[in-house]
Amino acid sequence: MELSVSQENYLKTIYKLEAREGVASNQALSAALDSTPASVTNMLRKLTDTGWVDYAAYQGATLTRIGRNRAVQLVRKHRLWEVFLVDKLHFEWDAVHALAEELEHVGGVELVNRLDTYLGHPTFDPHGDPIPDEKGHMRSRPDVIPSDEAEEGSEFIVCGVRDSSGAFLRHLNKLNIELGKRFVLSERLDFDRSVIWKDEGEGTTILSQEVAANVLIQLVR
Amino acid sequence: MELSVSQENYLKTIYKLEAREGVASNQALSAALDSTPASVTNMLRKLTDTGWVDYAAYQGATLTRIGRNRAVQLVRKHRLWEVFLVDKLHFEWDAVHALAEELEHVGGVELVNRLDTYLGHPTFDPHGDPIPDEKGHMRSRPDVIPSDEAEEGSEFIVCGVRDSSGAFLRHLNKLNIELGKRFVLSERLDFDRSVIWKDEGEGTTILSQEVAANVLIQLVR
DNA sequence: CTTGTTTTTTAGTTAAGGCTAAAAATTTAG
DNA sequence: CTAAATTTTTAGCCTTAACTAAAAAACAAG
Repeated sequence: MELSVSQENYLKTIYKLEAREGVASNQALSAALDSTPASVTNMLRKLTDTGWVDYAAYQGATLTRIGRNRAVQLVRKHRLWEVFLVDKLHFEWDAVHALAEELEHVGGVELVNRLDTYLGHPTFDPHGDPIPDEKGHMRSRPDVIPSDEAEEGSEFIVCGVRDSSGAFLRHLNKLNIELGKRFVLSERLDFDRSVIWKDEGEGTTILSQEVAANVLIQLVR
Repeated sequence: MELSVSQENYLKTIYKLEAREGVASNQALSAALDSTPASVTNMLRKLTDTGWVDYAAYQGATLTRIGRNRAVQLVRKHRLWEVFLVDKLHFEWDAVHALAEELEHVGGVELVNRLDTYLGHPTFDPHGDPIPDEKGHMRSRPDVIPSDEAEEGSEFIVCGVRDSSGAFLRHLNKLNIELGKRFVLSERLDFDRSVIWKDEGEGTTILSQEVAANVLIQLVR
């Protein structure tokens, strides 16, 4: 039951990679965790021996049932703390990831559940990611797409980001883009695939294709 | 600037021992930190080399200026988190120490200060201990004494404990003793130096000398 | 002041969790 | 189907912060 901070980070990373690629390769883990492939092999051994991970040499890793439970629990903690930091302590959304990364390793189920209650059982975090409930269920997001898939002329609400890095979020702050804001995709520029957004007033924003691909939206009408 | 959790715990412990005994002996540290004298010697070396502690073999340890600042900062964080856990998450006072012990190592000055503001700059934690302000100043407690020093017939308010262990606090819960409650010391029993308290109503509580010595009170009139 | 006790230090290990460099397995390309 | 490139594993080493056991220093008592 007792996992080190490092081990918990492995579980969380495997969880994310597994969701995206079906299995977490040594390579992908080593890139995501910023440590060497050799270290990853070692740790996967340990986590396999203790029943958190299924793993066979050269085959990549997946989580066991208990491993997945723990990973979801960590995601829940992380996102709840982010809500706390933004809603209660008034941190900016670009500042909370690193702190939540630390807070997610503190305490157990009791603390998370009380925090959840205190915050009013929020369902999305400040970056638009869904927060698992006590049982690990996530309310799935209704028809959310990356903004670069929208068609010219469509109207939408910004409801999430794919990249929660401070650098990216600060960039969005500069562009005055935030969760819940409404825009119209007025034009796609074929030259470099950048796009032009118009907001409620007469404001105009140009986004590179890369930025647009990392902003998640929900079409309106 | 970067200290491990373990190193921070050393600073905090040295701080407390230094306040009580003037200097932190190897022996006292090893008892308080529950590790061996040899480990303590090692760590004191390291902390001395990096400028957090003043220490010479066989002479005991004291904090440097920056060491003391950091220790006070840790005490501040610890006590503010305790307030948060009790006031906002409605934990019992006997449950918060262990969690605060973890939370105090998370984040930096920015987080603590925002937490402080959010909580309304509290000056005492749920055990009655004073909370240092941003500059490290503690509002000293007005004439607080251990309850075993009170005279027969005196009236007082419970305003702190010397022992914040879960076991002790749960014992006080059993006796229905909590912070802010008013009692009269109705009798001292010479036989075993236990005492009898009477509360507002007709409630009567018997406390052993040991328990009485660990409850801090403020005399009324 | 010398002997016995307590405290502290020295010396050598251990367990995590990293690392590098090199070997082996797998995958991709010709 | 073999050769080259990539991925993964093996082997050995490092650092942190513990530990034990034994030596040395400090203190206390007769």
